Amino acid sequence: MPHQKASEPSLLLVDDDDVFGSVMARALGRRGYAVHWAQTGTQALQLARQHRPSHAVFDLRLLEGESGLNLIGPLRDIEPGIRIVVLTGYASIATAIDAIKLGAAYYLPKPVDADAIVRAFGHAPGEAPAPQAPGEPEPLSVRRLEWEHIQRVLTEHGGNISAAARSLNMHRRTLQRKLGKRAINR
Amino acid sequence: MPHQKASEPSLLLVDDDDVFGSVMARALGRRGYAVHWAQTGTQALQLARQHRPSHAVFDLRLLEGESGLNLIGPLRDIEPGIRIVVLTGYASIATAIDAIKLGAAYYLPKPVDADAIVRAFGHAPGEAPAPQAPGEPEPLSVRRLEWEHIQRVLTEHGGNISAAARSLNMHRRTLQRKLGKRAINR
DNA sequence: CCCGGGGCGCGACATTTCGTCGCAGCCGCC
DNA sequence: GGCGGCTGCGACGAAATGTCGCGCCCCGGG
Repeated sequence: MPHQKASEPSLLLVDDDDVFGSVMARALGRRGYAVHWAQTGTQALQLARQHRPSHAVFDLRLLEGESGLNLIGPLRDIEPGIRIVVLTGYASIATAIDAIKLGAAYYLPKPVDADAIVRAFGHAPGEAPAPQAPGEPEPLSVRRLEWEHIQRVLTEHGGNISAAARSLNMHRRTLQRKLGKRAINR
Repeated sequence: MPHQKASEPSLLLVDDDDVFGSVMARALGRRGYAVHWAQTGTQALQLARQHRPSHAVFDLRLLEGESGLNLIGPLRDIEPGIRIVVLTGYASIATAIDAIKLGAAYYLPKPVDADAIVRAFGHAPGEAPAPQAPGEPEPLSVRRLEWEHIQRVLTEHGGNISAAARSLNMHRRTLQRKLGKRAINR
């Protein structure tokens, strides 16, 4: 369906949300990419093999426990030079680190606009991109700090919620609730 | 000053805060590292050349615009296999990404305890998370983390509760209650 | 000297979040 | 199949938080 102009870079978009996916597909298409949109991990790999995209954008949290993290490796196997930007509505430093270590080019918290994604592709995977410090960095809010801490412990326990809850000395139910809540900004 | 037992891995600690630095130096020393503590970037590089540390821990924000980020490259030039953990009281996803891309092993928001740092060294720079030791070194509780963070921000604002509350994005009343409670308890 | 601005401490009360219990569905294992 | 562990989620009282509002200080400028 995307018109494959020779000059257009091919982009793989993976997101299981119909609304977000279609909107983003159009937005990125308008910005000069030949967009291929997949809604599941397996479909994504299939499209990747078929089109050898030079760029990829996907959500960290796909349907049914499929973590987007597990897509990074296979995608790079298919197309070693691919530039991957991962998105998530539940951003945390811990998962950001994992994503970058696995080879993502950038990581963005989810209320995101297409321009930010395009900009993120500019960050080379071994380079120092940061213009650094516009103003004065504020200390993170108590909530955010708690969120980051929880996320770190969670990944340390391989995503096992029960184990993380025990280790944090908090009730599993409470942890679940906290995890279910979305991105806290400041 | 650190007794260089042959078996102890050498660790470079860089932090310009006297209190935090000395406390952390002792804590890491107790955990089996031969700690060398520097308070500036140039001093850090000097110590690094001298001791060839296998591990490094440093604050992102050093005196006067010296960004810890700029230490990563040089340190790796001196000792390519060095494992670096970056700390910061002003954590953000953006700087975390930069740190990892530049070769840090991990990145931690600043109210940290030595155990968390040691655990962070376990995160290999191209590897998945970490298995988490079966032992007891539990991460500090959310409550203590919050408490330390609040204290830090509070002193940063010279004990001004209202200012700290604004900076933490929490209501003054709530901050007051939290402060009052702990004061009595412990 | 008196006023306005800010910070501090605290009571009161509506909201929200947390701590618990409980249940059902899903593996992986023996 | 039975057992144990993990997960998602409803329910409901208990506890923490968000909000308003007051009175009291201290300080610098009219």
